[in-house]
Amino acid sequence: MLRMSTLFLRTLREDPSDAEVPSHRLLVRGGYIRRAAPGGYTWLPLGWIVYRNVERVVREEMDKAGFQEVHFPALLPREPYEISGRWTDYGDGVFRLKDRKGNDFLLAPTHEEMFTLLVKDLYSSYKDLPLHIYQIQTKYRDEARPRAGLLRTREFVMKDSYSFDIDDAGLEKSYEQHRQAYISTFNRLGLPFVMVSAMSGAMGGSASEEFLAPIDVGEDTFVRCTNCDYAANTEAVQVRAPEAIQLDGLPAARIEDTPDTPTIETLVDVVNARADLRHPDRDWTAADTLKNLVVKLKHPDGTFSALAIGLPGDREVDLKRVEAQVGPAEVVAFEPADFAKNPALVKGYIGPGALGEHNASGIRYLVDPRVVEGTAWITGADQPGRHVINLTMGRDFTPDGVIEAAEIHGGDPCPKCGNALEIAKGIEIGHIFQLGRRYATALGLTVLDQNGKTQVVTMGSYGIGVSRAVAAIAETLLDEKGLCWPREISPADVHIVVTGKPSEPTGPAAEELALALETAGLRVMIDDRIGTSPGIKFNDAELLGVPTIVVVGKGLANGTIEVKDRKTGERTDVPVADAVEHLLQVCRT
RNA sequence: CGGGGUGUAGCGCAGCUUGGUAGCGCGCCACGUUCGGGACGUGGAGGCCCCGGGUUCGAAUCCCGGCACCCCGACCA
Repeated sequence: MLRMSTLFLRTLREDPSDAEVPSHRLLVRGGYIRRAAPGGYTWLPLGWIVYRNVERVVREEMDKAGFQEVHFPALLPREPYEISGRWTDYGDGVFRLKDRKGNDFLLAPTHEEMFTLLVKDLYSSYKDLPLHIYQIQTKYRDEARPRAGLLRTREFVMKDSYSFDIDDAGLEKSYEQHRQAYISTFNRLGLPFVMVSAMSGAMGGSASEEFLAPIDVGEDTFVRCTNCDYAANTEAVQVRAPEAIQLDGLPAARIEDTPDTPTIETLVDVVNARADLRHPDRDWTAADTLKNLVVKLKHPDGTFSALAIGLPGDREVDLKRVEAQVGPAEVVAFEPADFAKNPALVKGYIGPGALGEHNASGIRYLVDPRVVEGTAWITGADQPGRHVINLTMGRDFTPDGVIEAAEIHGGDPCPKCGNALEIAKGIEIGHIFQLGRRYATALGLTVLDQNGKTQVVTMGSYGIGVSRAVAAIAETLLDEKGLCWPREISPADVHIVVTGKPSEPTGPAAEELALALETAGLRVMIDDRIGTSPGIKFNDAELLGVPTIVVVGKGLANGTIEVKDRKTGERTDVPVADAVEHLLQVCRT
């Protein structure tokens, strides 16, 4: 039984000044966590109970799915990460240290290498596969900017699993098993989530999905369809290409002088204002213009290449989307010096005439999927102060390919059903990922198949942010009064508030009830503080967020207690004699 | 890493412009009153004013340099 009179807890009346995000504010105010280090939190008794409840649910669901738990050290030597290339690839993101002999160690940011090596150590036959193993471990990442309390920390707990299969079909099955296990886990945690397609990254076109808790303070932007079940990370959205248009009979392209039109806005104003340039039936808009942007790609080997991107002028380039597609290369700015080296590029008036591997600039030219055959554009004429009108794709220019580079806007059509997409924010609470053979190849994880032939094992990697889930649950369910835990996660089933003078019978009655509830199998927290005013107790109960609040007070004179639902605020007076049965029913349904 | 803000008691803050005994509210301790929505009285305890230099007879306050935290951006298997 949790007794408020002795619990190591101090609730705060006011918001801590360093907490902005609601879950962070309330977890600190409610005495669940305290900041101990930049990006590091201490769990206080109530917080630790909640954390362990989340961990237990995750563990039970993994076990139920047939996955086996192991546990690695967090402190690891450099070598395995050296072999996989991540000792350097991880850059500043990893905490490194040396032992007394000067050998390099790291605090593991993730454990792919170790799992791979462990399986290599023990298994060597296809008969041993498939295998699913997981751990619940503290991870360390040297985040540039920890923020939002538990949502982004430098030390956090993650459940990471790995699947090992002999072939792609096996991997697909393992992936699906994990997918199902994750769905039941998050459902049981009472955590609303959206599954979005994510970029599988540079290591092969395998599937990857993120589980996002849709909360405003989340760091990930995703889209979902207002009509169908489509949802995706903005990086992964595939824009729907319009139908191609017949080229026959389309107006010819013509080059026009358009002085002083350095921006899309000024260009649109000018072509609408001039009688000789007006569209025959309507006003031109920014969407009629083709904006061309040149960037540089920095490749992992340190070399650079130029890339030109063409997209409708009413769209900005979303660098995250570009990087998701050109990865592992990084996108960097095209500088004046680069322009100087390529005289075919006329700054401000770059057009498809100069772009493309076979044109003057020799720069690879990729366009937005909306730029399909037969679409006509107002775009740069590659001469200072001049634009070309009705430059038609497929007739007047042919790009080198397509790229998803444009910003996604709310209201854009869904790639699946065509209805409007909406944009939302979420926090990543899980990620499932068909990893493939990258680590198995790098670390030499092979088994013999039926024919005695060596096969590289294919892997899946699956993560749930356990400590982050605590914050995500808090963030999703809180209200203006405080936290609202789902029952299975809550530090208790019932929070008993005792009011009245110490001389009144409410104290003993509450004690009796608490004992009876505990005997009946419920987890009980009782506010047995003497001399604390009722207002404080009510407010604390609401702040702490136990799903059922029981008040033993005034009603006792009539033989009743009050049962209150934390979330809905609904109150019921219940005869003392029926209290245990009533509460059992409330708590068990 | 860039931009902005803030560091004073456990928490929230004032004091800094114009240098001179470190304050307020909450919380905490003692006694008494109060007891269903953050009660009241009286008396107390609690400080490396972020750190290091400098100016000055004297620095929370002025100057220089760090550090930390928060927000926005960049980054984030």
